[in-house]
Amino acid sequence: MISMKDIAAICHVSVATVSKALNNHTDISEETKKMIQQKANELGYFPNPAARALKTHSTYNIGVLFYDEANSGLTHEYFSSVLEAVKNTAERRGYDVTFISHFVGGRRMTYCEHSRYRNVDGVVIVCTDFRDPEVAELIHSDIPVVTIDHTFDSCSAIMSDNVKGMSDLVHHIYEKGHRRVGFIHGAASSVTDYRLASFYRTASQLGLSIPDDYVVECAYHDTEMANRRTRELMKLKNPPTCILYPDDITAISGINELRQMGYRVPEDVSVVGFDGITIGQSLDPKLTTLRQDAQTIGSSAADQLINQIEHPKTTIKQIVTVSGEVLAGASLADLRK
Amino acid sequence: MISMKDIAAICHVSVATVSKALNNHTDISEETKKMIQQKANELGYFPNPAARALKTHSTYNIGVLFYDEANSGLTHEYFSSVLEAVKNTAERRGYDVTFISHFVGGRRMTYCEHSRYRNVDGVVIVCTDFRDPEVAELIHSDIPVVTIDHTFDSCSAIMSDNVKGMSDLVHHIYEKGHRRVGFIHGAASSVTDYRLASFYRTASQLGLSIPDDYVVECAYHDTEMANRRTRELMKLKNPPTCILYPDDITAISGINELRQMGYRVPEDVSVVGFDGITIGQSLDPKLTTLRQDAQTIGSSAADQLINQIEHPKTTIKQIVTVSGEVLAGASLADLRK
DNA sequence: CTCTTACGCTCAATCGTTTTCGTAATTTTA
DNA sequence: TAAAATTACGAAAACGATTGAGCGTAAGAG
Repeated sequence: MISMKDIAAICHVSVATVSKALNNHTDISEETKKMIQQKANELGYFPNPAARALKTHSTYNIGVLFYDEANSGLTHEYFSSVLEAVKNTAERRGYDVTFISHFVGGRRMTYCEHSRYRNVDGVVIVCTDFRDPEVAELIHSDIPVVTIDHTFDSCSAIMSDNVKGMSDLVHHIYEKGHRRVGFIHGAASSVTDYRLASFYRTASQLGLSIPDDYVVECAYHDTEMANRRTRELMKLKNPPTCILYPDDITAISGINELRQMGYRVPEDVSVVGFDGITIGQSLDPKLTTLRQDAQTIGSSAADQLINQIEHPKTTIKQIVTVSGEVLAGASLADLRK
Repeated sequence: MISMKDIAAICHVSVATVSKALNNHTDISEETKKMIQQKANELGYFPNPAARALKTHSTYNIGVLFYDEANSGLTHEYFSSVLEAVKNTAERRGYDVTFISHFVGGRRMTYCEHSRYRNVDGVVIVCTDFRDPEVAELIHSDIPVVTIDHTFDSCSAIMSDNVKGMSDLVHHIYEKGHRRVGFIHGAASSVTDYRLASFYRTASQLGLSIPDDYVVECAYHDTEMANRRTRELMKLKNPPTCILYPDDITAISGINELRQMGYRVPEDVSVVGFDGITIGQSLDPKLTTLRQDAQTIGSSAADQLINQIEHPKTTIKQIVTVSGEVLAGASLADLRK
């Protein structure tokens, strides 16, 4: 590896001058700068990140908090797509991506300690339990943080527009002629809150009445629980003609559960998911769902974080919402015919 | 952050003594060691990774090569499960995980350069184009490398046992009474080679004759191409009674394509996948497939790599194969009835 | 009683950068 | 023309850890 010392020797200047030239300080003449920068390029010089971190506490490294008790966060297509986009955008802007965890060197650390330990320049919180006090500690620290799908008042957030998404879905369902719509919603979280509120508000705007027992809870991606909830809904004296699921995985599972109960989908019951995973569009019937724009969400998060890192003064913290898109599939019957 | 200097001051010894005590050197008395180690623990001391890397070129950081032209590697459940397992095991053993990429600081780097730049202690190659000369450069370097699902003669590899897996599948299919078995196999790669060879060998052992036009190629996860291949196979004068797909995604897509062509699955045609993704087991009919043990594969890879890092002399490079398991689902008809 | 050996610790250099301060050389100002 | 200000660069001290050399002290050998 070639170091500043090498460049200094070749250019007959001191190491200090090389450093200043490469960092574009004002007290180096233009021609010296040019000459040093060119030589550095020729030699394929890269600053040693360890040495730089030691002095400046900045590494071109961003942390990703991606933690799921079930240890399956990464296998959820939505989250992994977000991560993929974060990674690609960060790389494009010259940052590496490191996972933030609880353990290092065999000892437990808080997320915040880990972030400081590795000197990451910032953290994207992609998937975690947002009630975890360690998450609070992290977002209240001086480390730049961007959260995805959850808002804290102290940091930027990129949100999938769950309110508009749910509203669009309910409008779509309504337009297809459905008046009895059940909603198996996800477990308590801010995303769930947004969707639930939007569901009720949109229903009310459309004049849909939603019986209390039409709305039940189910953990995200928990197909067994979703299947139980499906049975419960269909056992009501006046069951819904359409069931909204917390995500596509449970929706697909729901379709099969309904079929095993003897219902035809969508002739007898319609099914609507949320997320827009790819496999849902290769199924028969194609799943009606809301495709969340994971690509945009992930890359906006990375961009926002890096902007905050590079321009801490001028970058304003903000909440960005990213719209999804209704994917109309045959799993939703058109009752108007 | 508390440093060795702090500990040295508190313990009334020199920084050098602290360093040696914590690194368990022999020229420090047991009681001094105990005292320093205890104090360090109390104070929650962690060595500064930047300073350590600067001196020793070792970071407790392992790189993950995860690159896919289609930029969708992370969203493949098999690969993301492997990554998840690598990450969890690495964390448990005190290592952090950083993605290795092509770019850093706006300039292009080879994988090898990037690995040296970040001083990663080793690299797990999870998903990449193994013909890429940059990958060759990396595995021939002095950086410890473990590959997954591809063998180079110069480094350790963890392989899903594609040979046994395919053999088990074909036996299973044969036992169900199928004699005309088509195989839509994945694009050229060592994994594909293993599966193809095993497919032919097992068929031959069982006395199955495989017409040339029963075996066609299709890119992994490419549902459109898989659908075309499905149509082609079924247009043969004597179409197969069972089609093996390169993976579960294309298999599920194949089921729906077959249905749209008017076939019933499995009554008219049986479908068999490969991978064992979760959604395949919530479908109707349940997908018959080979579940690859991504969890074991990922954690073995991390363990093997870390062993090589920590005990370069005594750890032998090896090829580990991890067995999968046939998941018998209703997508495969029992023709013996 | 001197010489060696072992022990236990400190000194000081080092890794590659960054940054403050100092200082010559040059230019501007009075 | 002397004083002041500006320009362009270098010396050196950090940042936090590692490590070989060195050095007293005490014990055992001759």
